[in-house]
Amino acid sequence: MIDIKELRSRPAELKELIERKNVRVDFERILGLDETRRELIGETEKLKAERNAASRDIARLQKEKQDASAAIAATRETGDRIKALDQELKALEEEQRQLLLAIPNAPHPEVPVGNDEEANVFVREWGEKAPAPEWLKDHLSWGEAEGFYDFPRGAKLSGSGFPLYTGPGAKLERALIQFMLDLQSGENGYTEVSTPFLVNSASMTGTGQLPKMAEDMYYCERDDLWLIPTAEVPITNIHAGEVLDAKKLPMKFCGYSPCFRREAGSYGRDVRGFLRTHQFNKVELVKLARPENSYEELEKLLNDAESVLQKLGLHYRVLTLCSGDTSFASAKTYDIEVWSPAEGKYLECSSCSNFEDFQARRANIRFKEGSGKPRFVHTLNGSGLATSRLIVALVEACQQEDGSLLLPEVLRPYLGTERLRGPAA
RNA sequence: GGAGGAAUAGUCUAAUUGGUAAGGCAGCGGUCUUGAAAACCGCCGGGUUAGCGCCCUUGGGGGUUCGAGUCCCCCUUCCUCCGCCA
Repeated sequence: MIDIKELRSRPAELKELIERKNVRVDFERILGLDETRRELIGETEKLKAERNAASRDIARLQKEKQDASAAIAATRETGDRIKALDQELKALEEEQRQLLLAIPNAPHPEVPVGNDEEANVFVREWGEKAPAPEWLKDHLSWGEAEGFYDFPRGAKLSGSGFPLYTGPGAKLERALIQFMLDLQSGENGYTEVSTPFLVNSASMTGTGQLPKMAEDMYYCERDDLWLIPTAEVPITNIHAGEVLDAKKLPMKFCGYSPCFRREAGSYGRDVRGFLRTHQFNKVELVKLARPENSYEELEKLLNDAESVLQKLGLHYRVLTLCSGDTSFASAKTYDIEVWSPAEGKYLECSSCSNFEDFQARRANIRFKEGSGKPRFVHTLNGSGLATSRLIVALVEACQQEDGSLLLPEVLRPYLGTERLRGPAA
């Protein structure tokens, strides 16, 4: 959520920044409401001061056994006026809050300006593209032939976009999740958490999925709960409403969760295999950081996400997203894209973002240092990583001519073998 | 699902038949000191204001009242017990 005070003090500057995200924002209504709001506050507070003083007088009169009925009658009227004004004020504040909740975060001033992914900026790459010999099969035809996954039966259970992993495929995915959790909670120093996968509306609003993304999420009406589209939501909200000790910052969490996305409106795009699904598995990284060094923490978070691909020996590149491609709540985002030899292109497998205080203000996550007033933390997160697109790259890069997978060293302890074959072989 | 109890600021803990939130601890700044401790002073939820100040804040929302932490209703969470259950 944008700070109303900031909005009041430099509206033109903020409008220009936010509109770099390729959206139009209108601050006039909100600033008008704010002015009325502050006028109303002045009025009601004056009346309340009157009422408080009158009440004290009444108490004093009654203590002295004097008649206070005239004062009581007069104050009753003041009370009625306060009630009416308070109701007006409350409605106005709610309207202002709804408008504020719908405004995206401003991108960092140094984020490259652009409309779409064409304007994203190359940062660096690691490793080399795996070869794509004639016999190489893409992840879909190879995996279904080898019995690693079964999309038709997944569709039978739930519908298209719900993958079913089978046999060695299920084991491979489990191994990847465990390897990533061990890496992040081990040498990378994150505290591992296992969270609820259904959350309430307050949590969804805290991280910015609500109100704007309601159509993209699964909702259980009966219990008023949402299926999480990413573990970012429960993990970031762990300390919602709290005031944290500055000494504990940065706090670093990692956690696995399935992710549920309706992907409304994206039918027909990247629908093959694992490229875009309604359910996928992901290990997420979240940090709560001090505002002063949140951008240093973003670089470290990015390195931690990259370390997964490095240890797996998979070629990837890092991009800075341009303003138009940066998501609603983010101020700056890096994407990590892993190379798919059979597709012959890069696949997004991680987004690492700094949300600055945008989520912290919504979720009310603050920290206090010394005698200072509580301030909002900066929140960051990144995938570390999503398994679906990782598996695409992995099975293509590690595929041998005989159809087996020659596993990266780091995965062998988890699978108890260096070579994985499907039951079909 | 049923019965009972509880929720006060970072934390702990008070507040008369309803009278306008008192303290302790932790933390931070200052005085003093070679340095530290102790002691003493100040700060330590939010809104509004240039500031003084004023207003709000006792889990959330309503109600009664001149006035609600306190009385009434609804909700949430936690604890105890009963029932059901992997």
